[in-house]
Amino acid sequence: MGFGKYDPQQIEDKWQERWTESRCFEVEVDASRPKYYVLEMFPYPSGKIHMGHVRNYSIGDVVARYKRMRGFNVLHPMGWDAFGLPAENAAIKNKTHPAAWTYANIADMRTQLKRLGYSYDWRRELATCRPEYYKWEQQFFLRLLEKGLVYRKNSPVNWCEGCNTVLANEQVEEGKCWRCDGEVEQKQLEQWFLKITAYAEDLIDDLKLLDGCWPERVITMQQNWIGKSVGAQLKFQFKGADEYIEVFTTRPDTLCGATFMSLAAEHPLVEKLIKGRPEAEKVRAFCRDVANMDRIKRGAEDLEKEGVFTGAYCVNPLTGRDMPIHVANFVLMGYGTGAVMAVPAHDQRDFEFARKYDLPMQVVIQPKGETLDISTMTQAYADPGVLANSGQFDGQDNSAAKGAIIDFLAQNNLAKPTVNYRLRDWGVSRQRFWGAPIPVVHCEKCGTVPVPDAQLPVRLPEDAQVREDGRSPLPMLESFVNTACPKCGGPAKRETDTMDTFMESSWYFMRYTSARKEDGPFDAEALKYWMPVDQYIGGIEHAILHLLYSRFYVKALRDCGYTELSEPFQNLLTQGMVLKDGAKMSKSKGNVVDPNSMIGRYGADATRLFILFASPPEKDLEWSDAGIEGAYRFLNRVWRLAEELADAGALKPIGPVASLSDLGGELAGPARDLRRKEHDTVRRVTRDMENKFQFNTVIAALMELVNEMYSLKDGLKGTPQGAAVLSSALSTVLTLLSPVTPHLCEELWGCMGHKEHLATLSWPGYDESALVLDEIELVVQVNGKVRGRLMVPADADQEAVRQFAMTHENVLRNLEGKSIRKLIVVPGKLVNVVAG
RNA sequence: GCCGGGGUGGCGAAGCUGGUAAACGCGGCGGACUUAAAAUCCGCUACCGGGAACGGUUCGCGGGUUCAAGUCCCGCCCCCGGCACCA
Repeated sequence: MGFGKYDPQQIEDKWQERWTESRCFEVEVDASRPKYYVLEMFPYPSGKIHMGHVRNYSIGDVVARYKRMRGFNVLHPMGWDAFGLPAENAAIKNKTHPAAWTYANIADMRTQLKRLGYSYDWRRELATCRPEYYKWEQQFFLRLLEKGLVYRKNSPVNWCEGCNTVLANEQVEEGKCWRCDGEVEQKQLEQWFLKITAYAEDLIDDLKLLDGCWPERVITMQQNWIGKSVGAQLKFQFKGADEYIEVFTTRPDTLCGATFMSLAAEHPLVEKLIKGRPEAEKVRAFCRDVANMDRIKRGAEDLEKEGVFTGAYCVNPLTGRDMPIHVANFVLMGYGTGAVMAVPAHDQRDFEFARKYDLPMQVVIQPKGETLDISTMTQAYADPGVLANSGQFDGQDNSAAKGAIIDFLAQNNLAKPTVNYRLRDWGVSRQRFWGAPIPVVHCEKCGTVPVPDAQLPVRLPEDAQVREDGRSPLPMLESFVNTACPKCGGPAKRETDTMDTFMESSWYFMRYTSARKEDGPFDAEALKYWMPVDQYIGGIEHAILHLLYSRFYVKALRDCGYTELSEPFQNLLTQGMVLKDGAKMSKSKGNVVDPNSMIGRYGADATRLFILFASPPEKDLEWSDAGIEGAYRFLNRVWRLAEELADAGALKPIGPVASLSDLGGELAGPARDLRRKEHDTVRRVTRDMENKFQFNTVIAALMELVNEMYSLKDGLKGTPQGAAVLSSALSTVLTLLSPVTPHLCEELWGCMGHKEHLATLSWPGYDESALVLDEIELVVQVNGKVRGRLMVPADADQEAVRQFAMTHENVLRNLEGKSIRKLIVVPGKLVNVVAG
C-alpha cells in the first residue's frame, strides 16, 4: 500500500491539466450570481517571473479561489503590459525585433505562471502591444481630443537621455528617471498632454469613496501629489500704469503685510518691466543663471535665497503702499501664477529674503495673548491670530479675514477665490518606437488632423529596424511617416511619437471583461456586471503612477460615455517586497532567488505556501531557504498523515466538518477534542481570510490542526468512529488549505474517495456546538499576576469560581497575610483576586 | 518640517472587544529509529536565578487611566516610506 513519495511535479502537472480540461476557472456574466473581480497588476513581459510576481499572484490566487468557494462568480484574468523600453534595448542587443522578443517572453512567462497553478481564465489573456488592443486606446485618444482633454503644447519637459524620451512628472523621482535612474534634464519640446488637471478636484474628492478600502498611505500619497490648496487670485496694479499682475495666495488675510513682490525668473512680465531700465542687464543675467541651473540644485532645500530688484513697483491694493518687484530664485513658474506677494512677517521664505536684502516688514497677524515686534522676530509667524495694522480689518480672526478681504477686493474685481493644485497635466508622448502610435497626422494645409476611426488602428510597423543609438526608427521610416491627410487628401506626415505605456495599463482591467470583443472596446453588459475590480493587488511603487492615471482615465472615459463608473478599484492591497538578506532582490546585488528553481525543487505548492506563510501580505517578506524547506516539510507531513490513515483503513470519503450523525453519534474524549479543534480551525481560518487576508495565520491555524491530528491519530484510527472523525478533520484541512496549495489538496482529496473537484467545492461553516467545552482552564491572578491555573467546569458561576480559586495552593500562599478586597471574574477565562 | 506605517524571543512572526505575551514556523538542544548518516517521529527552547517547586524581569523609552495595558490616553526616541522653497 502507501501513496509513495510526495512528488509535487507529477501531482502539479496532473491537476493543472485537469483544471484546464474542466474549464472550471472560465467565467461568464451571470446576473443571478454575485460577482467578484480579483485582479493583480499585470506584468511587463521581461522574460522571467521573479519572487515579487510569485507573491503578488499567489495572494491574488488565494483570494480568487477562496471567493469562488464562497459562492462568488469570480473573474480572475491575466495579461501582459507589453509595450516598453526594455524590448527595444533587448532588440538592439540581440539583433532581433522588439515584437519578437516580447512575444517570446510572453510565451515563456505564461508557461511559468501556469506551472504555479494560478486559477486564471486564460481565454481573456491580452497583450497591450497587439493592434486589437491598442486600436481602442487610439480611439479613446481621439475621443479625449474631441473633448478637449488632449492637447499639444510646446513646453519645458523632463528629458531622460538614457531612455531618449520625455517623462511625465510622476515618472521623475528625485530628479532621476523612474526606470533607468539616469539624470533628468529640462528640454523645450512640442508634446501631447492629457488634461488630468481638469479632474484634480474629482480625483481628490473621490478618494473619500476609497476610504477604508485602500491603504491610508496610498490615499495620502495621492492627496499630496495632487496638492490641493485653497486661496485666492489677487490683482496688483503696477505703479503708474493701468496694468496688473496676478498672484495666487492661500493667505489673503496677510495682504496688508505684503511689502514686496517676487517673480519667477521665467515670468513673462520680467522682460517688460525691466525694458529700458538701468537694472535690465543685471536682472537678465540673474534670470539666465537661475533658468540654467539644473532642476535638482534649484529644487534643493538648502539653496540660498537670492534675488534681484527689477526697478519696478506695484501697489498694495489695501494699504496703497508701493511694493518693489523682485525676481527671486525660489519662485516657481509652474505653480500658481509664477508671482508671489511677499509677506515677510508671516512667511518664512519671504522673511529670509527680506532680511537678506533689507526689505520692509510689517506684522499684520498677532497671536492671541502675545504681541509680535518685527525688530525682535527671528522667524516668520505663520500660525493663526488676529489682524493688526490692517485698517478696517483689524481685530478680525485671521481665518474670517480671508473671506472678508477677498469679498472687499472682489467689488473692484481685484480678487477671486481660487483653488490651486500641484498636479500637472500628464505628458503622454514618448519619442520611442515600441509603443502605441498617436493617431494623428500633420498636414501642411490642415494642421494637426485626427485619424478617422475607420482607419484605426494606426499600426506600429513591426518590420521596422531598431536603431543602434536607441532612438526611434519611426521618424525616418518613410512608409510609416508619409500618408495622406484625412481631411484634404494632400500629402501629410504621421505623428511619430508613441504613447506612454501607462496609457495601456490605465484601462486593461476593463478590457478583461470582454477581451475578445472586436467591434468595440467593451461589451456594455459585461463591463457593467464585472466592474469595478473588487480586489486589486500590486506593489506600492504604483501608489501614484499607475493608480492615479487609472483613476483619471476611468473618469475621462466615463465622461466620454464609455462607462458609468468613477473609480476602478474598490479595494486595494499593496503587497510588501520580497527581500533577501534585508535587501530587494536584484542582479547587481546577486541576491536573486529564482522561482523556477524553487518550483523545480519543492514544487509550486510549497513555494506558494512559504511565500504566504512567512509574512502578512502588506509587509515586506524576507526570503528564507530554510523557510521553504519548512513549508515543504509541512506538505509532506500532510501527505504522510493521509497515507497513514489510508494504510490503516481509516480514510473515509467523509466531507469537512461532518455532522454528529455522520460521525455515528455523540463523541467523547480525543474524538470530541479533535472535532472541536477542527471546527475551531474553520472559525479561525474563515475569520482571518475575511479580515485583511491574513494568510500567515490561516496557515498557522491549519498547522495546529495537523499537529493535533498527529498527536491523536494513534488512539483514533482503530475505531470506525475515530476514523470518521479523522477523515472529517483531514477533509477540513484539505478544503481550507486548497486555496493556498491547490494541487496537493486536490490529489489527497481524490485519494479520500471524494468525487468532485475541490476547486468547485463550497467553503465549510462550523458548528457552534462543537466548540463547547465541559471544562476550562481557569487562570487565577493575585493583584494582576498569574499565580495558578486549574481546570474547572465551564459553567461554574462566580461563587463557584471563587471557591475553586481558593483551593489553589500557590494562590493561597500569595494571599497570606492579605485581606481580599475585590474579586474580578472574567467568565470562562480568569479570576483576579485583588488583595492587600 | 508635514503626512503615513512600524518598533514584541537567536530569526520570520502571533496576540480577537483591555483579560494567560511569545500561537505557528525557522534555528538550536535532547531523545527514539538506524551499523551509520539523512529523512522521520517525540520532547524542550523569551530572559535571569533555582535541582525543582517557584520567584523576578520583559512588548523602543517615560508617565497616566484601570482590578488588569503589547492593546486605551499624554510626552519622547528610533527605523521605513511619501511629499517638501507649492506662495
